[in-house]
Amino acid sequence: MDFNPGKYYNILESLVSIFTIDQGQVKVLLLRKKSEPYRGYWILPGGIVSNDETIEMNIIDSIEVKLGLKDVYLEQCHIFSNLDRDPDDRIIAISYIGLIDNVSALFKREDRDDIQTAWFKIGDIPKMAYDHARILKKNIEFLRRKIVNSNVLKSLFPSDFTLPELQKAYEQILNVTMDRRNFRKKFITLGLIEDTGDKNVGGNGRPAKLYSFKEDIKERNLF
Amino acid sequence: MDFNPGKYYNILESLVSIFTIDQGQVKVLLLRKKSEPYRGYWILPGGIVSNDETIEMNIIDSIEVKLGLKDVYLEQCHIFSNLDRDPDDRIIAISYIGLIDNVSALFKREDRDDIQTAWFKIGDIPKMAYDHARILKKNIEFLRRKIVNSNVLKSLFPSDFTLPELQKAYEQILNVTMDRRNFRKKFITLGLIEDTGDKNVGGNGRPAKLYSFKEDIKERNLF
DNA sequence: ACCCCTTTGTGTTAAATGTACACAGTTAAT
DNA sequence: ATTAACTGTGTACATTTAACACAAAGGGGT
Repeated sequence: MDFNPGKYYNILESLVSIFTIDQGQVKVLLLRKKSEPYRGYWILPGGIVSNDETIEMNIIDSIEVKLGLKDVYLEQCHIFSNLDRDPDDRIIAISYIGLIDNVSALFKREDRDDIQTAWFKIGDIPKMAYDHARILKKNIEFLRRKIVNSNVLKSLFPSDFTLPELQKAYEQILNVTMDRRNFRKKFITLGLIEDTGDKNVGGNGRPAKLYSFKEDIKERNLF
Repeated sequence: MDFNPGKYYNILESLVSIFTIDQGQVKVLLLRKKSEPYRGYWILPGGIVSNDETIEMNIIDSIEVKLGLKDVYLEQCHIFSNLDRDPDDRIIAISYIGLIDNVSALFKREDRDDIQTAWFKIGDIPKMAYDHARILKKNIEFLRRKIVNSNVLKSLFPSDFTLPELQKAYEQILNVTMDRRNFRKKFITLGLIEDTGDKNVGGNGRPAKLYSFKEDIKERNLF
């Protein structure tokens, strides 16, 4: 057996699918590659993990420095260690989902010269570089499972929200349609949310009541 | 910013909680440390990941070479990248659960001089080295979620099994007791298993019918 | 002021699922 | 034959889910 200490050195990258609600649509934040290979294709944000930081630290830094985003709720999703994900280097990818509310998402910084970003509807993803399409798909699948087993969506709706807004988010992520009355009944009897007493004035039609998530909720199956 | 390529070299270890059914008990396979630090404490099996293999390959190799076990069903659980997990080195741990049926588990090799192994009931875990107790706990928690969202337990029961055996496995992992009639009704109406027509002779009491899992079952919530 | 359009809020019924519960059947051992 | 140990089975009740239609509140145009 050859002794080659270098063989135990691995390069890790973090990749995060940051979701938010934008005008009633569930969207994910992608970056556009400006150099070869895959110039013009889109990638997930992330960074190379150094050995003096945790993966979460790395992601938080990457997000804040490159994108200006703060207060992203993170959850670990999956590791991709197959040898052929990048033809040039052997890099292990650690993927996370990130959830950010629509107010905080507004503080995303303007694109720099070297970075072009855009929010994409999760049903309408552009051409992606490397294996990022596969990773994003897995992340969306993870989010899908997550929202039926927990109330993580409260990270997308920290401020007051309406039940139709919440329902639309569920419908997009789960790719189904739901009955408005049953959805409402479900969430109210679950006790996850509370009526704030206010109404969402200004839109079309009858104003919707505003709700907010309660704080101290433990996880449970929702659907 | 200092340029230090070495800072992007990370050491990864795989750690796997291998579960099986042994005499009606759900057990996990642990190794005993024979050298300092933590001599005499128990650890999860695993290995250092080299940069020419996937994590799954590393685990499969580790399990086979050190333990002689084959055909372990693996599923990724969690990554632990906090900086203080090992006071000496910065090692990132990637944890998996492994499920092996009671027949294959019999082929575990005898302990070598440098390796002592033992199966422990999941409710009765010994003193563990490093942060392995925490990791094992997370893995058991993961298994718990998994068995209510899928029929992974079929990896523990590939050959014919009885419904009371299956029920006991669920009860131990979920740490609950269940009604025999309702459990039976549930599993039979779910259509996950089928009666083989044989009976489990030789034990105490009335012989139980033998069942086996059907093959082509897609995932769904069980409980 | 009135009408129209759009969107939200609400209750009931039937079906399916989950839960609680007690006794008879089969084998081995004495 | 009796006992001990364990497995198999059905029914009634409670809970949850699923389907479904109309009234209420606001905005805009006339």
